[in-house]
Amino acid sequence: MQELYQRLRESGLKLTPRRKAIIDLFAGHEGRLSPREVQSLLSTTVDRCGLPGVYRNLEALADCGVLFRVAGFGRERSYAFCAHGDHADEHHHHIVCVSCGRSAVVEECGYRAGMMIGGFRLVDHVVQLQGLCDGCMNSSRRNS
Amino acid sequence: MQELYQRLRESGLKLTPRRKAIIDLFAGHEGRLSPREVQSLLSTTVDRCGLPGVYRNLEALADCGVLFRVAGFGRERSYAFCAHGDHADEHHHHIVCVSCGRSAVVEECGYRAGMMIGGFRLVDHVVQLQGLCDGCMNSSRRNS
DNA sequence: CTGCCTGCAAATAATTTGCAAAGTA
DNA sequence: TACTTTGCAAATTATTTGCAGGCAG
Repeated sequence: MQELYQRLRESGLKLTPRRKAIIDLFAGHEGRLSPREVQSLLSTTVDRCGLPGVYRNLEALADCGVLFRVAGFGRERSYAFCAHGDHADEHHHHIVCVSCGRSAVVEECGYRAGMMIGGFRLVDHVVQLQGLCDGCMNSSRRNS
Repeated sequence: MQELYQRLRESGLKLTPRRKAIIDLFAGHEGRLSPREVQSLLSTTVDRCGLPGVYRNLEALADCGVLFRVAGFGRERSYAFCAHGDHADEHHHHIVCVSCGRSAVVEECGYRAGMMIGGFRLVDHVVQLQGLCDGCMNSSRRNS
């Protein structure tokens, strides 16, 4: 956890109670959260917390690699904890449990900038994996 | 092009001038477009076109496989033409040119529902590839 | 004809900005 | 102390809904 705070400092961000609470929230929850949800969950820990502040902090934390932005299509954005430990800077992806929202790191994806795909030179890529984690697989057997 | 209209019909959608114009637009443009852009480009073809209608049509066309929803993080959603010919129902992804927006189909991605990844059973996945197409690679050599 | 489709106006909802007060290093 | 961060209120911007008239099949 200290290393997370360290990463903040390296990015020139101050460690405020609000940010600490947000980090703790994601570290404990391990699922994707929308700004609104963050505010809601935060209200049990911190007395007051404005939505604008949540937005700003989520963006800041995503910028410094503590969180990652979950690509989606809904009209609500969401973020998740980047549980990649020391290797936050290395290329990786996440698989998110569709049931409980827990996530894990996926190291290899087969894509690498510069490679040729379908006549294109790959510049960037987004891989979003959704699955069922151990626990949810055991507790329920529904098909999506 | 006829097969596209066919696909509409199979989904119970009527072939209206508006829809035809939207399909033509995407087929010609071959890049991702936001609802707003669609409306803007459409205004040169059709006399009037309300944004709500654009939203509804884009959703309908995405549902029947003529378009696909581009996952992203911006606050504006976008769609792109699914240039997969007859195989629209088969699993595939797209690579989009970061410069001109042209897209191509990528057949294989290495992921398949049911496989195990990082302790999770894969249910679904999103792969968004961004690259430089032939033309843009030749005309400019900038690095993203 | 019947039922889907359309534009419009208005309603929702998400995200951002300005600012003065408060907090961190 | 200097500069970042915060909450609040208000502004923007994106998306959706209701409805009466229009159009495809």
